[in-house]
Amino acid sequence: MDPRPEEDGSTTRVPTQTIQRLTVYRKVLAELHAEGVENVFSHRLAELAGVHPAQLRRDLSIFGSFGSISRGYEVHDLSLTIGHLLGTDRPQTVALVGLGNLGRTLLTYRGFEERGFRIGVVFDNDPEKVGRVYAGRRCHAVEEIEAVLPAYGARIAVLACGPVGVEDVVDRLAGAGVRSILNFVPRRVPAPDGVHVEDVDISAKLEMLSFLSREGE
Amino acid sequence: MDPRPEEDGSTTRVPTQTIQRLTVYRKVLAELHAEGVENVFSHRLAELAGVHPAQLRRDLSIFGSFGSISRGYEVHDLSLTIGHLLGTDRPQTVALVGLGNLGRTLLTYRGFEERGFRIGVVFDNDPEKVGRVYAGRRCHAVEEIEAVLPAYGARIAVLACGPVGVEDVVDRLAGAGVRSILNFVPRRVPAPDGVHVEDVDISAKLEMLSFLSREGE
DNA sequence: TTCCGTCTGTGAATTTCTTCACAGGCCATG
DNA sequence: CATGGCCTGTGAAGAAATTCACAGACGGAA
Repeated sequence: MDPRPEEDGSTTRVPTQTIQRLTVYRKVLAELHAEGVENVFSHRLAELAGVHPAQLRRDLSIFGSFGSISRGYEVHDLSLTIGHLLGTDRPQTVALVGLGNLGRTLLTYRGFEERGFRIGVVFDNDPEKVGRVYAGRRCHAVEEIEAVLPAYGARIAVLACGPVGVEDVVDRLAGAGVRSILNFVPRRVPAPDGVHVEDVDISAKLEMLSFLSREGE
Repeated sequence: MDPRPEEDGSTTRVPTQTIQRLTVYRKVLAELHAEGVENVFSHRLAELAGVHPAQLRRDLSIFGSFGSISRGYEVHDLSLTIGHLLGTDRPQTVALVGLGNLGRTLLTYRGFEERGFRIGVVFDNDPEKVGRVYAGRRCHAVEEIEAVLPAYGARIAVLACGPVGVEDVVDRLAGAGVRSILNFVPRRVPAPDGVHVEDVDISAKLEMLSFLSREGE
């Protein structure tokens, strides 16, 4: 399920951490491109991304050779290439479940569009909200997920609902073709087979910072 | 800077990943406690946390011995112990910079209080907002950070402002005693010495999920 | 052309993280 | 009391990630 097919038919498992770093490289490259920089060496790019140069080169080498010895990497090219690897080179539709404070904030967050994501359809289980229109999207009931979602072709969903009944929502999403879920619900959700759940637990991050801020005392 | 002093005078570096898992253990333990469970074995606790039992035992062993052979771990005790290790056993004041959509959402998010964090003071650089009161906190100007913040004793700050001038904000925070920063600004911020910056980049997470959702195709 | 400096991509070394597997301990049972 | 089963904490093994260090490649200078 996890191995990635290579052109030569072999398969290489790409570490999650590598993918995470790829997103950082792309972000840095976008900034460099905006500044008019055309070429960059691994040394400089790694510095900006906060990693070791060898790390950067190895991360890229998993996917191929993109650098030139004399000029380093072409900023714009590499940015596009990474976008292609990540699958963000063409806009993707994302489903949002939960229209509380957080959900509505995410709905109007412009950073998504910049990175190629578009919240195309929203769900909530509050009868008060179902049928109403939020930021141009009509809110559907959670029970409608299987019926409504496939038409949008969303493979990614964002979970910003309350903790009760999350399992049910996840199952419905999985049944409707969703392969990846970004989970803001502060609760461990068991992922169905073939579905990736990525947790964003802000309080947990704060707890970590709490620990780190006391080190050396 | 990073090593953690032990009681016997030696120092052990605690891996960031271990700390992250500690927060998960604590969350699971809190759920178990709420369900009335009093004791739990590493096997079960690890399963609920989604890690290997040996991993869990080793994570805890970094800090000491907390389990009993016959009864496993005392749910409530261990929860308190981890809270103590993380430094979340007593409420902590957190500073918030940026009162846009995201900032205001965070300000009213109740999940923080549950985990021992309280946003005690807020800043923004929009003159329109300075002086106004949001959720009971009067908004201060960014220039006032050094003057205002120390009175609150906040060692943790949340950054939810716009990308321009973040470096300045970070420097001011560091100068006012902040040791850890939770950064929602989608931009790499160089951390001053002794300050931990933890990035939360939601778009980057989506990019990762985009990659993962295409695996095996 | 030849030489020099410096870059990428990558085997090999190293460091770090994870899992195995078991000593030692405790309880329940007979 | 002895025995058996199962647990924790932890050395040691194993796996994985990171970094070193260099072969080979390229451009520029003379």
